[in-house]
Amino acid sequence: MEYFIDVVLPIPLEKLFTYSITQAEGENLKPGMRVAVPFGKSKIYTGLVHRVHNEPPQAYEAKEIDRILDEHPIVNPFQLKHWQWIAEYYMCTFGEVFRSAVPSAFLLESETLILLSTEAVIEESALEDDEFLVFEALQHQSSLKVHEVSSIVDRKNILPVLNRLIEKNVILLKEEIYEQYKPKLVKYVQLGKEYLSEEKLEALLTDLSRAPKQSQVVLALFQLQAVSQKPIKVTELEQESGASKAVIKALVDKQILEEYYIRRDRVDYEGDGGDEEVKSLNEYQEKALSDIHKGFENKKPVLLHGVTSSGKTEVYVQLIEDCINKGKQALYLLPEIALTTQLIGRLQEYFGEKVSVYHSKYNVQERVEVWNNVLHQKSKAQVVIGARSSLFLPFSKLGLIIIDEEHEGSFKQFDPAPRYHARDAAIVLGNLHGSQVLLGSATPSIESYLNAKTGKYGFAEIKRRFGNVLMPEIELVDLKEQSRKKLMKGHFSERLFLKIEEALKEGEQIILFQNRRGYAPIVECTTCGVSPQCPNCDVSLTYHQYKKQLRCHYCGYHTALPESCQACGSPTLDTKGFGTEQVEKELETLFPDAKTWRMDLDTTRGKHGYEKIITAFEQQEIDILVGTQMLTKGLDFRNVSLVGIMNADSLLNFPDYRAHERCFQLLTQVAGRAGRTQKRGKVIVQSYNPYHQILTQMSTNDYEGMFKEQLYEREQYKYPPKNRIIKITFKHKDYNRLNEAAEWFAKGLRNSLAGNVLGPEYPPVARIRNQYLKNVLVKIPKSTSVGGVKKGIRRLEKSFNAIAPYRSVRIIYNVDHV
DNA sequence: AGCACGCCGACT
DNA sequence: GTCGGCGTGCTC
Repeated sequence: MEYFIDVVLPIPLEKLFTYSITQAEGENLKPGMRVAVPFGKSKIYTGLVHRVHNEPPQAYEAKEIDRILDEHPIVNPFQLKHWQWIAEYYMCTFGEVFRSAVPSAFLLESETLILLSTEAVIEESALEDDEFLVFEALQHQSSLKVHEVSSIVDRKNILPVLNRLIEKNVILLKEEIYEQYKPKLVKYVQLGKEYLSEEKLEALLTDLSRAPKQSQVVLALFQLQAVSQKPIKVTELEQESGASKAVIKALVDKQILEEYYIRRDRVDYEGDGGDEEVKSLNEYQEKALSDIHKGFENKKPVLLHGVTSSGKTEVYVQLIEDCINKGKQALYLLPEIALTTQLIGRLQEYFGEKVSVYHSKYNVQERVEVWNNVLHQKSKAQVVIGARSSLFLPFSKLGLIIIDEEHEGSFKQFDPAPRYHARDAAIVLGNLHGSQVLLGSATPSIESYLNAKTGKYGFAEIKRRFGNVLMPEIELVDLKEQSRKKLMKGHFSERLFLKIEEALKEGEQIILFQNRRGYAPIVECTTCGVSPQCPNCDVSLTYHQYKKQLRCHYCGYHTALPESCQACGSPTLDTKGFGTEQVEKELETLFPDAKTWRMDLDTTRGKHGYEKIITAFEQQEIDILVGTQMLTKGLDFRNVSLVGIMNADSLLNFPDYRAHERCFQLLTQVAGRAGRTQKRGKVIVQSYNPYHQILTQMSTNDYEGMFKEQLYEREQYKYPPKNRIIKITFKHKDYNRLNEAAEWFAKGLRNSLAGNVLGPEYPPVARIRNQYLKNVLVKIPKSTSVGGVKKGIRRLEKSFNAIAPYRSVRIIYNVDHV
C-alpha cells in the first residue's frame, strides 16, 4: 500500500499539499508533526502534517518528503481545530495561521549552498572572470551562500554563472536546512580528577606558588565547593577569584581544571516566590468572585467590570489558584504593553516557578522552550501569562482563560494575517477545551458589555477601589478660555501648572499624558504653507527634535530637518501641533528643578527600555513622567497624586466609529493612575471642547451613560456590536488600476448587499511604501448570516482574479475590524 | 508568499 | 549585444 500525507505549508495558499512517504514513515507520522518538504524548483519548506492516508492524488505525481523533523507532534488536535476556525472566521489561510502560531524557530527554510565539486578536474584557464572568482573563493571556504556569491561577483543575477560552473563540473548545489533552536548550555568547572585527594592538592598548590593568579583560582574553587554542593559555573568562579578568563583557560589547558556543560532552560524563574499566601479578598471582591462562579456554572464566559485599582488581580489569582489545584493549565492574556515586570513579578510571588511568560520581546529560543514546556504539560508552564499569540500554545488541559484589559483594541492583530481578535479567539478556544473564560476590564468594550447585558456572558462587578481609596477627582479645563485670557504657559493651562507646582512641593509624582510622540507632528512653512511630505507615503513628516530629524511613522523614512522650505526657499519653517517631546521640553523651562522623563515608543526601545523607566519612576527618581498610551497599562504607582491630560481633543477627533468609546476608555485608564493610596488623586483634563458628552461622562465615571449613548449611535449607523463589519483593503502601486479594481469589487458587493457597502474610500493615509490603498467597508446586519456573506465575498474574489489586470491588486480582509 | 520563466529598455 | 526590469503563473 502506498502512503501519503497532506501537509500545511506556512504560505498564503488555500490548498493542502500531498506528499508520498514510505510505509515506515506512514506508521510514524501523525498529524501535528513537522516535515521538511521540497516545494517548487528548489526550496525546502517546513510543513505541518494534517492527515496521513493512502489515497494517491489523481492529477499529479506526489513528491517525496525530505525528512521528518519531529519525533512527536508539536501541535495537538485542539490547536488544529482552533486554527481552522481562525482561518475560516478571519478569512485567511490555514498556512498563515500556522506561520504566525508557532515560534519562528520551528519554521526552517532551506538555503542553497554552493560547494566545490568533489571530482573536479579544473582547468583554470577555461573559466571566465566571474567563474574564476567563485572558484577561488571556494578554495578558502568549503561552502558559499547565494548572497555571498552575489557579493563576490558583484551582480544580482548569479544563476547564469552558477549554471555554467555546474556544467563545467566545478561546483555542486546543495539545499541545507538548519535547526534554529539550540538548547542553552552553561559552562561549569570542576577540579581535575587527578587532584581530588588532599595530598595531590597540596602538591598542586605548591606547584602553583609561583603562579599566584592560578592558585587563587584553585582556592576560590575550593571555597565555592565548601559552601554548596552545587556545580560551579565558570562565571561564578571568575567572580569569586577575580581572575580573568585567560587564567582559567590556562588551568584548563594544564588539565588542572575540567570544563563541562549542562543544558539549561532559558526561561527558568530564579526567584524564590511561590509561597506567598493568596491574599484574602474584601467583601466586594468576594461578591464578584461568587458571581463569576455562577457564570462559570452556566458554562458562560464572564465579564468582570471592576473600576481601576479595585483589586481585579487578586480575584484572578484566586481563580488561577483553583485552576492549578485541579491540575489544569491557566492562560492569562494581556495586551502586549501591559505585560510589565511589575505584573509578572506579582504573579510569580504567588505561583513561583509555575509561571511562564510568552510574548514578542522574548527571543525565538525562549519561545520554543515555553512552547515545549506547555506541550509536555510541565508544571513550570502551568500558568502562562502572555500577549495575544500565547493563545496558540499547545495547551491540552486548559482550565481557565483570563483576558485582562478586555477592551484593548490591540488584542486585534492588524498585520499580517491572521487578523484575529485574541479575545474572541480565546472564547472559542475556551469552548473547545471546556474552560472557564473571564474577561476583565475597568472600561469594558461596548460589545462585551452588551453580551453581558443580554445574558450571553455572565457578569460581575467591583465598584469600589481596593482599600476604599476614593476615585480620583476629575477636573475639565477649557483651553479656549484659558488662551483667550492669556493664561497658557506653553501647552499648560494655569490650573494644570499650579497643580503640578503643588504636587512637586508635596513631593508627589505626576503623570502627563499626550497621545502623540515626537516633538511636533508637522513642520510647516509660514510663508507658503507647505509642509514636508514622506516620499513613499501620503503623510506629513513628523519632527523629532532629539535628532533634528523629520520622520515618517509609517515606513520609517527619515531625513534631516531642512534649513529652509523646500518649496519656496524661505527660512520660515515652523512647527505645528505638539507631541510628548515638546511637553518634556516645556517642562524643563517651567519646572527646572523637577526631574522629568518621557515614555513613548522612542524611549522604550530594546528589551528592558520600558522596565528601566518604570523602575526609576517607582523608586521616585523621576518626578514627572510624560508619555503616550503606554502609561495607561496596568502600572501601579503608589505616589502619583496628579494626572494631567494635555489635550483630550486629539482623541475625540479620530475619524472612526470607535473614537468616542476609545477616548472614554483611555482617559479613564490614565485617570486611574492617580491616587492609588489614601490621598484622593486629582486628574486635570485639558480640552478645547470640555462640554463634549464623552468628557462629561468620563469625568463623572458614567460608564453606563456612555454605553447607552454609544450603543444607540452604533445601531443607527449599523455598526457593531449588533451588526458585523468586514473591512476590505485593496492595495496596488498603480493609482488608476487600484481605483478601477476597487470600484469593480464594490459594485459586485452591492449586488447582494445593497446599502450595506461603504466605499471604496481612501484611508487617511492613502499611500504607504509607495502602495496606494483603498477601503471598502461591508456591514452585515444581525439578520444576515455572516458565513453566507463571507462565502459571497470569496466567490466575488474568484471572478475578480479572473480579470487579468486586477489580479495583481492585493486584497486584504479584516473581519471585525477595530 | 517565493521564485522561476519570459519579454522589453539602458548600458558596456 | 547583454543585464536586469517587472508581469505572469505555478507550487504536491
